[in-house]
Amino acid sequence: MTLRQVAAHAGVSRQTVSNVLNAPERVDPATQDRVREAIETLGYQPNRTARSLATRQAGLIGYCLSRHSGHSLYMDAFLHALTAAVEASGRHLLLFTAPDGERGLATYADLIAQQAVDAFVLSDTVGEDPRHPWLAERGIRFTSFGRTWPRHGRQPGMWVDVDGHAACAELVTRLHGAGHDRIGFVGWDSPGTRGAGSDRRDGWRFRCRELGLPHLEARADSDSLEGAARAAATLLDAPEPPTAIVAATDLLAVGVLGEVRRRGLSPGADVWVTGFDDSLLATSVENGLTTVRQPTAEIAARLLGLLEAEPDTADAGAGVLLPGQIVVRGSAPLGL
Amino acid sequence: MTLRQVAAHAGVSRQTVSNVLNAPERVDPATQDRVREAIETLGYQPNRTARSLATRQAGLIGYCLSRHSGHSLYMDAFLHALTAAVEASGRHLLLFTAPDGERGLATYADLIAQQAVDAFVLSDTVGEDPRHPWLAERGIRFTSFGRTWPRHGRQPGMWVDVDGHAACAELVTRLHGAGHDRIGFVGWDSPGTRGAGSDRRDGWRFRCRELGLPHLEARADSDSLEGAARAAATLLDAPEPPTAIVAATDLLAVGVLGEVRRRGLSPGADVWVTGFDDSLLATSVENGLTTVRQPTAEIAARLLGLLEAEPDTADAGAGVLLPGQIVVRGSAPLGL
DNA sequence: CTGAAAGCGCTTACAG
DNA sequence: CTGAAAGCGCTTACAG
Repeated sequence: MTLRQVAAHAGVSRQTVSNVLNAPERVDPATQDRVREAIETLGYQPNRTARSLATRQAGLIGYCLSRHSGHSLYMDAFLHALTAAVEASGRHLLLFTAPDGERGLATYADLIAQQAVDAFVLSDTVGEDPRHPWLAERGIRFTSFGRTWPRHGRQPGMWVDVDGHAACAELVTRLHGAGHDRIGFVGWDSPGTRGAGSDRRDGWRFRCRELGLPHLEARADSDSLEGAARAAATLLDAPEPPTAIVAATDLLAVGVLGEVRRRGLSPGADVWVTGFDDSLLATSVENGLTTVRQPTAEIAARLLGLLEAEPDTADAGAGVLLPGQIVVRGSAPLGL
Repeated sequence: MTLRQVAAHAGVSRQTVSNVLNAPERVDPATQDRVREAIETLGYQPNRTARSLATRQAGLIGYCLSRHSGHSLYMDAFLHALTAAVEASGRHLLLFTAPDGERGLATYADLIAQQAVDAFVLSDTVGEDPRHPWLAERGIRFTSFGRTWPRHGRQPGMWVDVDGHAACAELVTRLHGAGHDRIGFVGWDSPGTRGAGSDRRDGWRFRCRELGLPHLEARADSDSLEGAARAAATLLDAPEPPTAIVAATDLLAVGVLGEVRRRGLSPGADVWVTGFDDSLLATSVENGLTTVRQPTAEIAARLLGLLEAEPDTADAGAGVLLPGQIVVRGSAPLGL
């Protein structure tokens, strides 16, 4: 089924059919109807490849599946939202894998050289992410879910991120408002690392300081239930243990909950616990986990919106910081 | 950078360059060297779109991201392996979303009509999956990760699956060998449903019967930690409670572990617990979770291998059943 | 408003 | 072994 057959069926030329599809305003309404009917009855759909070759647009956005993305229960939900958002823009997502760091850059380069994709959406950003400056220097279009934290200068390219700092600070405010004076934190970042984890931690730290609350922090040695349980144990063994614990991820929070229960304490009563991500774990624990929901659909939509933005705007390195939404469940029954 | 420029640089015609790339045996070695050098120095990569148009192959495999895939912690790992396997075959994965059931078929149809993909890899199969017969009838190439369980006849198309029945039966054998006489099961399937869940359950049931062990089963009302904990509680409250519990997924197993600990019992000592999937949760709990690892890389490779198979072979509706591998950790310290 | 022409960058028989 | 020709199925200026 090609343009040619539709044209024959409707008794017009091929480019008139093409015009009906791509520039209907310049064809007579009556002709349009005739052509549309032919398209309808023949079930015609333009060949994507041919269109791509003519327009010099692949109609594909590249997305690299990180080896670590399985570590975050959240990335699955993000990928689904991103796929839907890309479809809404009439394109599709092309998945690929690449080695971490500098070595992975070659894969991005190949995809562009082959003109297999029009742009990239980046995720799983790290503190000094080599991809952002590299892509920006070459004028390759991309947007980034997540900031990088370069030591010098400003992050190149456009990004969308969730304000973990603000969300965790807000969590502290509300826990304090509910009567908690000792609010602990369980994170997983190694000291000195910059990234989403330390951003969340800093938000907690900042507000605790403002409110004059003590510094009760323990690091999980890994992003695991067990590591979180041990960190929680450290906190709870202190002479003045926290009555609430803010965890940097849902997984850590579930680990904390386990330790709380093991001690015969009641989550949401004796010790309040919060997570981050609103992943499937959050509704999976008894009475539910109070957590921070990322506005996934909006993140995806914004990422694509920025992709359409003028390149010179992109040069400015602008970003969008979206608020996370606190979802209250049994593990920390915060009021309004 | 096009073929034409490479040809000019090497002092040959365009099709000679093309031949060096696609049929090197028919070009003189000396010419080959000259052309390759030009390709090298110019950093030439063939335009994928143009090649696709000429060969009538999109070079893309379609994969539908199920709305439910987030429910399985495993699908993330699978998607990564599939992406890598597709790349190894010189193609890429194109992601899309579609409504469940019959309605989603239109999306598959559109992708084919537009010739945006060459074939599909299906996953998240359900008992009576409408996609398999529908695609097979239309002669559209696909392979399926996971069986369907049609009431009548045989599943159309080729599939790869992991033998959950055998793995769970083996689990029972080894638990029994370790001295357990009362082995429970916690699943999440609603009664009567056919699928991976019931396959695993049937394996457990089958071997328990063979060994003359009692039927100790409880269903989680959802695939959640909480549901699993309640199911485990039912089992453990019985007058003759199980000393080992086989769970249908890692998530359920973690829920069971939680309930075991809550009662002051020691997992891997008082009550042995096993999961399924070897997801990140399995290494995330204290002492680790004994579970069944799916041979993810091999599943992906087989799926692609079958895609290359002759269509008439595919008509036969053949499948590949791969064994799961029991990974022993602290929650059920099975010997060899 | 409509159609003839050129072109997107490749590949594939087919002469020479 | 190498090159001239046709074609993949569209879109995009550009005449008429």
